Amino acid sequence: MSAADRLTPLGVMVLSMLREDAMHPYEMIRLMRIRRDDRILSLTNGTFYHTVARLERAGLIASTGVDRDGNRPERTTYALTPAGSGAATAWVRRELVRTGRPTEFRVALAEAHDLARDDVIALLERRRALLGADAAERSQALVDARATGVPDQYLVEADREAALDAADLAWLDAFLGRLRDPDTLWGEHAGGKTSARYLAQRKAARE
Amino acid sequence: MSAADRLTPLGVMVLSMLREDAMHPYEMIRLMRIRRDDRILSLTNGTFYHTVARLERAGLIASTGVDRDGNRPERTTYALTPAGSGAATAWVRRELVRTGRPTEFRVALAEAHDLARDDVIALLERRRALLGADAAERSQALVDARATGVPDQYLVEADREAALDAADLAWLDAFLGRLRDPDTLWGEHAGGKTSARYLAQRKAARE
DNA sequence: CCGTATATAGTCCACATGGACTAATCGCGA
DNA sequence: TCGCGATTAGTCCATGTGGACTATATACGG
Repeated sequence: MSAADRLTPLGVMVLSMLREDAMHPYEMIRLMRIRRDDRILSLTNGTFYHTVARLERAGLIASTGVDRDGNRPERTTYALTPAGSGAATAWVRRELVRTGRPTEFRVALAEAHDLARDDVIALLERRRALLGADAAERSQALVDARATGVPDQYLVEADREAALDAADLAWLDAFLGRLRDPDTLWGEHAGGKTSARYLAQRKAARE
Repeated sequence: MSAADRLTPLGVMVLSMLREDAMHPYEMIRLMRIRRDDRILSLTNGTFYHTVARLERAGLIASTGVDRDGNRPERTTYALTPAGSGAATAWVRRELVRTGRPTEFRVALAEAHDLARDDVIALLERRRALLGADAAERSQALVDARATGVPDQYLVEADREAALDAADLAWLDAFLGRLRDPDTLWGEHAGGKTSARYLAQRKAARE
């Protein structure tokens, strides 16, 4: 049970954000809203501040100082610790493979930009195998249910899942195809220029 | 804030199950596992028994007696109350329309077999409009992000969502097409034979 | 220059979740 | 017929979630 096991999707998003730069909590939640991260997971104040507190207790983030502006509440700036960085990477690599956890996978995909291209390819190929097996099993269960006379009105949800399974597989195959193509850009971990320039822009936009 | 507002997806599944027949909690959770309802939502003992207790406190289900078999724990049999039936129906009708809540929608679809065909059509047509607008907005946001130079590796998740949005819309249109076709079977609420026979079979299988 | 809305920066707590634990009974092979 | 795992039928509690609430500061129209 490493530190990565207990992480929630929101926790991982916080860690990933701090990989960009040290920040205080309110800046994080504001940025997440601007970037529409609340499209992926529900983002409320209570959960967010509680998550930050947990990450600090777990040693995954650490305060780098407190400042105060006028009479407003103090703002504690947090930075990612090495343990936090490792935990976030381990979590993303694990969830890229695992099936059956939609939110976790969406967060993992959204944060996969930190991983090396070959790593992403290998992890998603493992996912592809698992997902194919899941989809085949569910599809077979649907066929069996129809064969045993279950009326269609009881199988509507399963029918939709089969359609979404197929679309998910098709997307994954297409994405793997693009990733394997050497012409596709994927800023390499410590060498890519695209990514470095983009991050500089983002940083400038924040200040 | 009617009773239907506070319902969780699991709570609705419990109410729907009791529409079939009165049962004691362990029978419910066993049936849900046999029917693979845990494919739709996570089903753990703690949450389940807690949910049943909440439904009882809210007056949506009521005990119809306690029996005991040898020295095992007592088994309280619960039945749906009129308030519970109404709350479940209201919840399903609401969630069939609403977008952006995947689990809720899956449960609503799975339980929509209790609704009249024309009601389902009307509700899903409203969903279709909302979903189309959501998808268009997200798709536009993706195009804008690409145009402003955000590298693809930061847009992988949004790209997948666009693919799944399209598949969801396509499925919904196809399903609405089938529902509108008078040749499609949809056991009407108080007159269909298919549904009544199927439920009788299910009941026999339980005993 | 006054009131009102909005942004800043959170706290608090009721409620929901999930996993570990309990404890009796039943089936079944050695 | 003895033991052992599976099934029956739950309880308990630490943790996570989300919505209501607080309080100051600034912008802006009238």
